[in-house]
Amino acid sequence: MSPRTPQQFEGIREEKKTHIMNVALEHFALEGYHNTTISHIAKHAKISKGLMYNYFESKEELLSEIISRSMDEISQYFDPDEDGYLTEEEFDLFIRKLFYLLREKLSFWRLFYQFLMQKDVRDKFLQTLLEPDNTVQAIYSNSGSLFIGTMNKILTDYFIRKKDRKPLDYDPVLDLNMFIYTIEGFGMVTAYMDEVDDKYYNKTIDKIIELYK
Amino acid sequence: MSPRTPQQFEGIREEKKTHIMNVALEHFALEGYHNTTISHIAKHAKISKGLMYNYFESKEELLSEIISRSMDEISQYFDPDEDGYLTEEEFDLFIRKLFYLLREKLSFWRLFYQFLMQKDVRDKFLQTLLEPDNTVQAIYSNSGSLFIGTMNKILTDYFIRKKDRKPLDYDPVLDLNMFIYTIEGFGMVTAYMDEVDDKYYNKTIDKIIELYK
Amino acid sequence: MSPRTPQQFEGIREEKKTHIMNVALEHFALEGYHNTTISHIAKHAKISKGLMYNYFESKEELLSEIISRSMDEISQYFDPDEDGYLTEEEFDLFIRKLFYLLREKLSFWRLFYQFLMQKDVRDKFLQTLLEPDNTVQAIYSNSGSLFIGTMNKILTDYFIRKKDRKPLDYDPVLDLNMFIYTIEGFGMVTAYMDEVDDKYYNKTIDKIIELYK
Amino acid sequence: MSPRTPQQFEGIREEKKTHIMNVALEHFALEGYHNTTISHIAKHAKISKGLMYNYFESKEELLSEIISRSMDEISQYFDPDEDGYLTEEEFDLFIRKLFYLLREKLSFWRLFYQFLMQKDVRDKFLQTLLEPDNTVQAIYSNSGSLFIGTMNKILTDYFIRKKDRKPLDYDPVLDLNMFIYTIEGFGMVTAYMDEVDDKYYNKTIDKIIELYK
DNA sequence: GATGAATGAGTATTCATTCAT
DNA sequence: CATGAATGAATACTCATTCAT
Repeated sequence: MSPRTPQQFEGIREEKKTHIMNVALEHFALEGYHNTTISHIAKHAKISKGLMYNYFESKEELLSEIISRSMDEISQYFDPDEDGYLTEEEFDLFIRKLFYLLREKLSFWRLFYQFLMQKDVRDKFLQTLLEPDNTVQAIYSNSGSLFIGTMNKILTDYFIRKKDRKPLDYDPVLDLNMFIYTIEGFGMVTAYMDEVDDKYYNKTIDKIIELYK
Repeated sequence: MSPRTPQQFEGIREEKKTHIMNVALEHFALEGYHNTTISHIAKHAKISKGLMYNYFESKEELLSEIISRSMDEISQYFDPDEDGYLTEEEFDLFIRKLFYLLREKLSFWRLFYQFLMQKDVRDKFLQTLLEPDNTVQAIYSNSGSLFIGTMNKILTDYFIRKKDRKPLDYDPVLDLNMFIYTIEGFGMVTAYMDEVDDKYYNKTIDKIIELYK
Repeated sequence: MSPRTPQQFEGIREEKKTHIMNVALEHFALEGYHNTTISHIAKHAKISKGLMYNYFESKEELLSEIISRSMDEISQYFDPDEDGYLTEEEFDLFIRKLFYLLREKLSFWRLFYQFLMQKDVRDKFLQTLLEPDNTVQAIYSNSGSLFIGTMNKILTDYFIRKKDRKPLDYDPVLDLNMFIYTIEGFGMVTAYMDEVDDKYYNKTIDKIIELYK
Repeated sequence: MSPRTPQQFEGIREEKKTHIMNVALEHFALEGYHNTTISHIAKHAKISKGLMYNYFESKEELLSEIISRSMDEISQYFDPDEDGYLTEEEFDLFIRKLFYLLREKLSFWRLFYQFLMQKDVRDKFLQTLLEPDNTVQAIYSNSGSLFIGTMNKILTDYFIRKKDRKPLDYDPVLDLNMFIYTIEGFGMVTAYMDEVDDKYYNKTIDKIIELYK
């Protein structure tokens, strides 16, 4: 029985961390951050309370890591070599990716919406996201919406460029806002539905694209 | 000075209850239900902790009463003699009333959105709303959206009737959903904005009416 | 049964605080600050753990209050109208008072010596003592000795003035230091003795006075 | 390269133990016994937590060994062939050795003073010192002072013999006590000074010798 | 009605120690 | 011999709720 190599330790650590984070996310999402106790998470992750603190410095840090890891995953999903210019086809794809991710990472979005509505968690979140060494360039807009990286700017540019295809009285800011309201509302409602009807889900996506392309 | 009648006592009591509820709502909305302690509310309402329990059986009941009272106020604001038939002008008015109320009762909406995102409070809420003796006829839809009284049906009817004015392929359910997503998103974003630009607020309302009338 | 007056409440509070502080001091002194748990103190004070936090914000604050209250008592014991000039008779009295207090407030001195030897508590202590609004003007010398108020200066002056009564090669700083070492050593040893022999205690005091008058 | 002999293994083991003990002592002295965690020591000694328990059965045992080893070193420093008779020159040397050791083994003295003031550690200490198989013959006097081996008796004898050179009313017990108080106070103050002024340090030693020779 | 003292169950966190490899 | 993952008992602190006056 030779001792474990550093690589093995690293493997165990990473695996267990991920496991804990998954369990924690599930519970945070369903029962709320405050209602989910460390004991509860530990029990469901089938580890001891103490071990939680081997992996995460605090409950807050656990939250932070869940969020930043999720954000990283999401941002990687979108083209990282983005040239900042969104064509109509890319806009179409962007929306589809967005709502694919919504269902793929449902728990995260639930947590995300939860945090958007609760000042205290929101502040922690913000702090994490705005840390300079965070690879996820995040802008947390005044309206409470979060745009990852240059997403905000790219979309704004897209809507401004739409002006060329639209009548003179077209207001790109209004249109952008309407777009944001729609996807936020759709996202929120979907995130909290117990079951999603595939047909209507896709139909809605098509409709949003049709309306805001 | 004649001694106070029982009615006067009842009046004083009601006034105090209202005062406490207003203070509590303000804090629940800003700091979150869990972060707001009974002591904190008592202090800000300038009464003792113990007295809180003279007026409300528990923290939960305080929340319940805040919610049901707010719901009552809101439902009263909409035509109680509603015949169940929404004309285009009435739809227009409905939207305007809705978003007037959003700003008028901002704290309530913040609390409402908060609760929508958190299962535990959500359950309490639901319970309150579904109590049979509750004057507020509330339906809490599977999608996580709340429709007061017959609002749900009235709107559904309205969108179905729109079909007459629309092309054959018009899908009233999709349109209703899109409408709901938009107002939920707009409501949510607005509720959490620090400052609202009047001009754009009204422009958005006009746009929503234009889109979904 | 009329409700308690604010004065009554204040009375209860003050009495209980004092009671708790006395119990806590006793245990801190005997078992050490770290080894004495809040539960332990609560149990011996015959109150609930929670109530501790009605009176003291934290364990640290409890320590702080014990120390500052004790320091206040001690400083009051020494002439507050001190003119800063110590005659030989006053020096005599000063020493006697000091060692009277040592036995009178034995637990405090034990705690005090304990803190002097432990960096972490020492830092808390320092912080408390150096707060500007603290009525006890305390100087915490580099040597780890604490002199209350102007005590330090007064003693220094006294020893410098002694030069007049002494040979040319008299070194007042050396003498002052020797004096301090002696009283610190005597204090420490006495503080930790289980029983003190009155005769020798007084004989030692006389000797110290004789040596350093 | 021939395989290592058992003696070599033992040598390596001893070396590592010493290393750990040195690191631990440093941290115990500075941060206090309770505040210094096993993890902390392990990290600074650049070994794993688990390995600590290969060398020392427990944290307490680590402390015990540190203390007894230090005591051994100190007792070895003083003449082991002591005939129990202290001449004036030897007394002079004894004092000088003592205060040389104070600075040489500063960390130990800090720990020592710490322990003297804290009942729980003190008890462990006592236990260690009084274990019958302990080579260090230690007497832990009621007054809280520790005298190693026959030191106590030798000094007592020395002071009693001083009576011959002193007036009739000379009280050797009082003198011995004063001597102890002075060296304890001097030791304590010095142990906790951030920087020691060599000139005054030596001057103080000379003075103590002059006073108590 | 009114007060704030009092309670106790609950919560995050720490840390010496053990264990599998 | 060596590692760090794993455990669990302990600890400071919080807060809704009750109670004596």
